[in-house]
Formats: sequence, structure tokens, C-alpha cells
Amino acid sequence: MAPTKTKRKDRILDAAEALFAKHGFEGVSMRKVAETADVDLALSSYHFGNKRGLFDAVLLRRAEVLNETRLAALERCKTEAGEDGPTVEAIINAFLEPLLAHGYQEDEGWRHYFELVAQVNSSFEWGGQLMTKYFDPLVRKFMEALKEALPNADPADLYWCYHFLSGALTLTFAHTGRIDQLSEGVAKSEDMVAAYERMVPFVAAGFKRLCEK
Amino acid sequence: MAPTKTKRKDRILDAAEALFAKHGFEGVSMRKVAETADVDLALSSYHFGNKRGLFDAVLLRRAEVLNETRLAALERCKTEAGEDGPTVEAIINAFLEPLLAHGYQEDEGWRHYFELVAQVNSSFEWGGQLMTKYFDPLVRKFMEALKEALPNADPADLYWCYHFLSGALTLTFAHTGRIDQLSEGVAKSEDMVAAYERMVPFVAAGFKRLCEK
DNA sequence: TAAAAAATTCATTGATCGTTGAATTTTATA
DNA sequence: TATAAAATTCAACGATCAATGAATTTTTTA
Repeated sequence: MAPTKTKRKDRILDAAEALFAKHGFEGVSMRKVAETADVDLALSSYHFGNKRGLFDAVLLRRAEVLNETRLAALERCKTEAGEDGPTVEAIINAFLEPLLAHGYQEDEGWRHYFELVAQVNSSFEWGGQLMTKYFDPLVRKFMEALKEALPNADPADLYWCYHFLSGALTLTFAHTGRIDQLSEGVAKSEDMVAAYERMVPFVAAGFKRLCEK
Repeated sequence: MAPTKTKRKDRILDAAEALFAKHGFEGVSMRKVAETADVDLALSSYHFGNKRGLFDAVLLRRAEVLNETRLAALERCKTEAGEDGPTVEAIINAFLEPLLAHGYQEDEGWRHYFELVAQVNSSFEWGGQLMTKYFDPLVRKFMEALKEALPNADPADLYWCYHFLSGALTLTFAHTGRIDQLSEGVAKSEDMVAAYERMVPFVAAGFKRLCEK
């Protein structure tokens, strides 16, 4: 039997996910992936075609799950709201809470995935194309809900507000340890609950300031 | 004389800055830097020791200028304020406005530098250490001013708010084109004035929501 | 202008890179 | 169980990588 029980294809994805998250696409070699996954070098190319195919497969695997979870959260917050529809806070919460649900538990796979997405999102080379590909259909649904909650908003304002949200979210899940050093331990980058509880009101206040009235 | 009038050392820094911004540290070869700068391969190692030394030199060069400009903006907003000290908006503005002053003009060197910083800030490998090294002494001065403007704030709240600001700022200056695609042209990632005018009130509203009262 | 120092070039080292064709083993099919 | 298909391994290709010691040119110093 194989070195461990899990399937080799999944082990490759897990290893690549962790390595890409820490070192980026160019900073990881196919050899290092194979070694970490305890698998022959040629196997990654066999399953995913080439290095870029492996990268895409890593991003796609959890994007599908995350998009479903987020969509369910949006639908639920809509049904729970009254006839006036959900508040800005409720919509932002539906966007962020699924991340916490996945990232809070000790599943380090999700943690690596979020670190990778954070890096991709801020990357000139990948940011525009890949984030659009994997997340924009869902984000557009959230934008629609926000437009209804903020009926007088200028569309450009709404998009910029979402962009700021995306940036704040991204950096928070990058887990760079920056806030730990800056705050000398007062704020901990590992404490996703603390981040989540503050991000929702912070972002909601920003949306309202720019898009209300 | 050399291929162009500018000094070779500066040409190397300019080329490395542009390339690192687009492709990251691992995505750039010393050979590509030399070729772009129109310089012999060995010259970069001679001037900067090794690839990592070149990377640090690129980051340091403009960090020193930016820190001075930001510090001056902070001092100015303090003197312009009355005895109660500057408002949250004024402090945030002093933090952001210098970026616009540098990035707005057609100096593509600064644009590349900001793209690079954005990538570094969200990188697990570099984010914690490098951002701390180059920016924390200055950021601490801004945090002090914010503490005075929000005297009842819990320190942890303040640090998280700054973290969200840092993320929003970072993504905006990464110029990934994401917002252009999501908004179908309604918002343009190149329009730094539009971003700046919205980021100040957005962030200030977030700070107040969490740290006031 | 002569000597010293700095800057630049040249040529090469050994290591690592992604990819691939062919051979082998394991699994699924009939 | 025989056969086809999928999965995995092996060995190697050519390309590119960062770094460096030695030689040469340019600039500075005295």
C-alpha cells in the first residue's frame, strides 16, 4: 500500500496547497511538492498536466466548496430578514462568517488555502484573472443584495467599498504575523474570531458612510 | 558611455523594482534583471551581494522617502489642528495622501514600488518581517495620534482597524485589475484619486464605529 | 600623470528546474 | 482469470538558475 492511506492525488493537492501558500507559485518546485507528498516526481504532471494545472486545481478544489457555503449563507440571511430585506451588517456577515467556519477549526488545509488566496489576490500577475474566475459570479450576488440594502448608492462607491472589504479580508487571512509584531502581542493574527467580530462592523460602517443617503 | 545616461546601479534597481512587482521575488531571475537593465549579469551581485540583497535594496530605496513624506504629513496635520488635536479623518488622510502624491504622477517607478509592497504585505514569507522592518516605526507614530483622537479605544480594536486599513490600501495599490472586471468598467483600478477619496471616509467610519464611545 | 580603487566584463561552476517517453505496477473490466 | 485501462515509477532531456574568481576597463586619488 501507499505510504499513507490517503490517495496520492489528494496528497499532491494538499502538499501543493501548503507549499504554494508559503512560497508562492514560482517559489515551489515540482520536486518539492512530490517530496512533501511522498510521491514520485512525474505523478503530479500525470494527474494535472503541468505545474500551472496543479496550481489551478489547488485553487479550484476549495473555491467550489466555499462558493456553495457562502451562497447558502446569503440565501439564509435573506429568508431570515423581514420584508425590507437583510441589513448591510447581515450581508457582510454572510460573506465573512463561512470563512470563519472553515478556518476556525483545526483544518490546516483551509488555512493554507486562505493564505494562498490572499497572496493571489494581491498579486499583479494572478490577482485580476484568477480571482475573477473563481469568485466573481458569487460576489456579484452579494453586490446585488448590497444594492438593495443601499438603494441610493452610486455603483462606483459600492464597488470600491467591496474592494476595501476584499483587501481587509485578504490581509487578515494571509496570517503574516504583522499585526502581532506591530501590536506587540495585543492583537493576534491567529485569532480569527477577534478579526471576524471587528471586520463586520468596520466594513459595514464604511459601506454606510459612503453609500447611504 | 553606457547604453543610457543613468547610472548602472540605478538602472538595476529600476529594472528589479519593475520585475519584482510583476512576478515576485522567486519569479524573477538575475539574468532577466540584467537584461532589462541592459547590464552585465555579474554586476547586480557585485553591487548588492546577492539576489536577496537586491530585493532589500529595492524595498529600502523608496521606503526611506515615503516614511519622511508621511511623517511630514502627520506633523503638518497636527500643527494645522486646533488644541484638541487632529480628527481621525485628518490622520488617515495624512497616512494616505502621500501615496497619492507619489503614485498619481506618471512616475512608474513609484507605481511598481507600490505594487511590490502590496505583494510583500500579503505574503506569508515576507509580510511579517519586511513590513515591520520598513514601516513599523512610522506606523507607531500614526497609532499614537489615533489613540489621542480616540481616547476611549481598546488598543486591540485600534490595531485591528489599522490592519483593515493596511489591507484595503495594499489591494488598491496592487493594481490587479480585479475591480475593473467585477464592476465592468464602472470602477477603474488605475484611478487612484477615486480610490483615495473613498478610502479616507470608509476607513475613518470603521475606526469610529469600533473605537469611539 | 602615476598609482590605487572602483566598476564592469568574461567565462564557468555545480545545482536545480519543468517536462516527458518508456517501462512497470496496480486497478478495473469483461 | 484474461485483458484493458489507469496509476505509478524510472531515467533522462535540455534549459535555466544564482553565484563567483579572475581579468579588464573606468574612475578616483595623490
